[in-house]
Amino acid sequence: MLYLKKYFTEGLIQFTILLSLIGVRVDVDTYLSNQLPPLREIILGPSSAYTQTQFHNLRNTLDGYGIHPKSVDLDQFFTTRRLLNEVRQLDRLSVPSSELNTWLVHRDSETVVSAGGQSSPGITLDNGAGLEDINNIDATPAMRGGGGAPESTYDLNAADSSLGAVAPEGNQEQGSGGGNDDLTKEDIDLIDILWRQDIDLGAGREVFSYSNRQKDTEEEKPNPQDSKDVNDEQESWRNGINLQGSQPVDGETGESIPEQLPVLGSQTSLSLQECLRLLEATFPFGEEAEFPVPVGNQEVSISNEEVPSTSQGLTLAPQMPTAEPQLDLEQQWQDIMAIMELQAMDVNNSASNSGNASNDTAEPTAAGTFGLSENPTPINQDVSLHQASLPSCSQDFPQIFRPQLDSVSVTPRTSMLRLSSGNSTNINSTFGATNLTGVFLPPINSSSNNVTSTPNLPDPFTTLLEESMLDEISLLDLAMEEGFSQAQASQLEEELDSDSGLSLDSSRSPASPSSSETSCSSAASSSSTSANFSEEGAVGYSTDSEAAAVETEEGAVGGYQPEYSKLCRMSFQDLSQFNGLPQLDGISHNHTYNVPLSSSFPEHPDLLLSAGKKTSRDKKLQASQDLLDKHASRDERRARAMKIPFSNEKIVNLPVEEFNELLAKHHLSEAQLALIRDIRRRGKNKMAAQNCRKRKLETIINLEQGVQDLRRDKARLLKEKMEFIRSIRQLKQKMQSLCQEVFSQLRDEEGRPFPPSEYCLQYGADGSVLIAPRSGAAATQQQSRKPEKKQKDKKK
DNA sequence: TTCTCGTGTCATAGT
DNA sequence: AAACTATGACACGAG
Repeated sequence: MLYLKKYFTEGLIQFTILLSLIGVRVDVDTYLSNQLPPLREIILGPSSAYTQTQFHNLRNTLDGYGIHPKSVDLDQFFTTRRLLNEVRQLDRLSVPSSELNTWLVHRDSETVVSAGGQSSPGITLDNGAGLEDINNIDATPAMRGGGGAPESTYDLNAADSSLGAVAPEGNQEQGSGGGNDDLTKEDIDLIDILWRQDIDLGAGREVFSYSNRQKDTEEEKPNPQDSKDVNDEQESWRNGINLQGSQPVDGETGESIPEQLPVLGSQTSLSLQECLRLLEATFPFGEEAEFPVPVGNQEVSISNEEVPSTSQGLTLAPQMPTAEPQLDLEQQWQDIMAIMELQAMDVNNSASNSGNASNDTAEPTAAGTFGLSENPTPINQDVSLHQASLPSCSQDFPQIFRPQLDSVSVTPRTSMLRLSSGNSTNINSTFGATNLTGVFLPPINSSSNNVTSTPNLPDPFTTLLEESMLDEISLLDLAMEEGFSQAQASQLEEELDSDSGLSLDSSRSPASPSSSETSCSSAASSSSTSANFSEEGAVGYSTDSEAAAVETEEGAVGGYQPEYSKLCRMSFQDLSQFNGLPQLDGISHNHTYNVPLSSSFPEHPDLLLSAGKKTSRDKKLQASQDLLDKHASRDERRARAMKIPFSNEKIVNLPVEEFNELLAKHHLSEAQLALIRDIRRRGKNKMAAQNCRKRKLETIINLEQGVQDLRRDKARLLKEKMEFIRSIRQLKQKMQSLCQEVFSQLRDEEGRPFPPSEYCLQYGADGSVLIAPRSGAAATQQQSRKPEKKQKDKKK
C-alpha cells in the first residue's frame, strides 16, 4: 500500500506537472474532494480520525504539550490549529487548494529573487521561489484565493516578449530575451496555439499584458507612489482581492482572461447550445419547420451579430463547447461560497470591507471574478454562477448579497430570480426582446401576431414538465430549509462537543502545571494517612510527559496524601461538590480520563502546600475522601489494594519500553504484575473505545453533512434545469414568431403565400433555408411549386 | 419501573 | 510474536 501510494502519488504529480506545463489547468482538489475516498486516501493517507497516531512521538515534536498524548482530543487539537489557520487566512479570501504550479523557466543566475509572499499550499516546483518577486504576491494568492484564479501563470505577454522565459513578472525584465534560443519549436508552437486560443476568445495578446505593463511601469518609475500602488495591491489582496489572479480563467489554458471578456461567455453559449439541443431533443414532433435543428454557421451568425458584448461566449464554434470550464468555475465558485458562508456567519463586516477595498482598485477583483466588482457587499452564499458575470444585474446585488442567514428559505427563491434574470438577459439580448416578465411568468403566447394558420401548439409536455419542476423545487426549498437546520444542528453539536469539557484548559490546573510533575504516585508504601488509604494502594495519574521527571522521584515517598489523586479521578459531578476547593474551580465537565485531572493537581500536595496551609484544606479533603473513593475506578481501587507503586495513568500511557523499565524497577509480585497488565490493557481499550465512539459520531455527522450537500446540489441542478426549460420555451416561441414572419413574407412565383399549415422551413447545414411541404399530401401540391430556396437572415 | 444514554469492559480481528 | 488498535457486544449506573 505504501509503495502504491508513493508510486501513484509521484506519477500523478508528474502527470499534473506535465499538464500544467502545457497549460492545462490541473486542480488536484477537484479530484481529491470528489467521491473518491480511496484515491484521496492513497494520496493523502487515511484521515486523521482513522490514523493511529504515534502519540509519543507527536508529543515530542509538536507543540501539543497541553494535550494528553492519548487523548482523543489530539485530533481536535490539530483540527483546531488547522481551523485557526484558515480563520487567519480568511481576510485573504484564500481557498485552500492543492494545485500544481509550474513554469517554463529559464533561470538567469543573476536574477534570482528571493521568494516573496507566502508559500502556497500548492506545490511550487524548483525555481518557483526564484520566480516570485514582490509583485508576484498578486499571483500567488490568486492561485489560492481567486477561486477560478489562474493556476498556471503562463503569461502570454511574457511569452510574447521573450518567447520562452515565461516566468512570472519578476524576472521578466531582466530575463527577457535570454531564453529565446532555448525554445524548441514545440514550445513556440504551443505558445502560439495558446495565443490563438485567446484570440479566438476575443482577447488580443495585448490584453493579457496588463500586469506586466503595470509592473513595467512601476519598474520604470520607481517612485513612492508606485511603491504605494504595490502596497495597495498587496493590501487589497489581503482584503480578499486579488488583482491579477482574480481574473477569469480560461478553463482550457488556465490563463487569465481580461475582464472585458465575460467569464461566463462560455456559460452563456453553453446555455444556449444546451437549450437548443434540449429543444431539439424535446420537441421533435412535427415542429421541424418552426424549430430548426441548430447547425453550424447559423448559430454563429445569430450570436455574433446579436450579442457583440458576449460574442466571445456566444461564438458557437462548430465544436461543442466543453462543459469543463463551467464546471470548473462552478466548483470553485462553490468553494468560494463555502468560505463565504463561514465569513458570512462570523465576519460579515470584514467581508464587506474587503468588498469596499475592491472598489479602490479599478482592477478586477476577487468579487470581480464573478462579475461583482461593482458591488462591495459580501457575497451571498447562494449566488449562482449564472448571473455572476452579468454586470447588468448589479442592481440586484445589494439585495442579493445582503447576508441572509436569517432568511434562508427566501434565498433559493431570490437566487432563482437572479438566475432567471441572468438568463433572460442573455435571451433578451439575443433576440432583442425586453420582456423579462416572460421569464418568470407562465409563457404568455408572445407570438400573438402569429398567422392564424400557424399551429401554436400548447406543448403539454413542457407544461407538465415545468409544473413538476416547480413542485420539486418547492419541495427542495423545504429540503434546503431542512438542510440548514441540520447544519445548524451539526454546528451546535460541534459547539457542544468543543464545550464538552475536553478542552485543554480544563485539564490544566491554574495552580501549577509543572507541579504536576511531582505527581509521582509511588506513595503506596506510605500508610501514614488513613485507614482508607491503607486498604487501597495509592494510585494517581500523571501525564505521560511527566514520566521523565517522575522517574527520578520514584521511591522518594513523602507524606502521601491520597486526596488529590482521588480528586483527580472523580467525575465532574463529584467535582461539583467541591467547588470550594480552589484547585477545582477551573474544572468542570471533565468526565474523561483522557485528560487526567491528576495532571492538574499535585499528587504530593505537601510539596506545594506549606505545613501551615494544610490544615483546613486537608480537613475538607479528608472529609470528602470517602466520597472520592467511591468514584475511583475499579482498577484504581484494585491498584491501591494491591499497592501498585505507580499511577494507573502511567501504567496505561507509558510507552511499552518505559513501561517495562518501570516494571523492572520495582519488585512486584505476580498478582501485581497481572493487575498492572490488566490495568494497561483495560485502559488502552477504554481509550480505544472512546476513540471508536467519537469516530462513529463524526462519521454520522459527516454523512449527514454529505446528505445535506447532495440535497443542495440536487436543488441547484433542478433550478438550472428549470432555467434551461424556460430558455428553451422562449427560444421556441421566438422561432415560431420568426417562422411566421418568414411565411408572411414568402410568396411563390405566382404571388401566392405559403400557408404555414402546409409548409415548413428546413435549415441546411450551410445556413440555407428550404421551404418544404409539411405532409405528403402537401408534397404533391408542392410539386407544382418549385422549392424555394432563400437565404434567411437571422437578424432578429 | 422502564427506557435511554454514556461509559467501561471483554472478546476478537486486524495492524 | 508482541504490542497495539478497532469495534461489536454486553453490563452497569445515572437521569
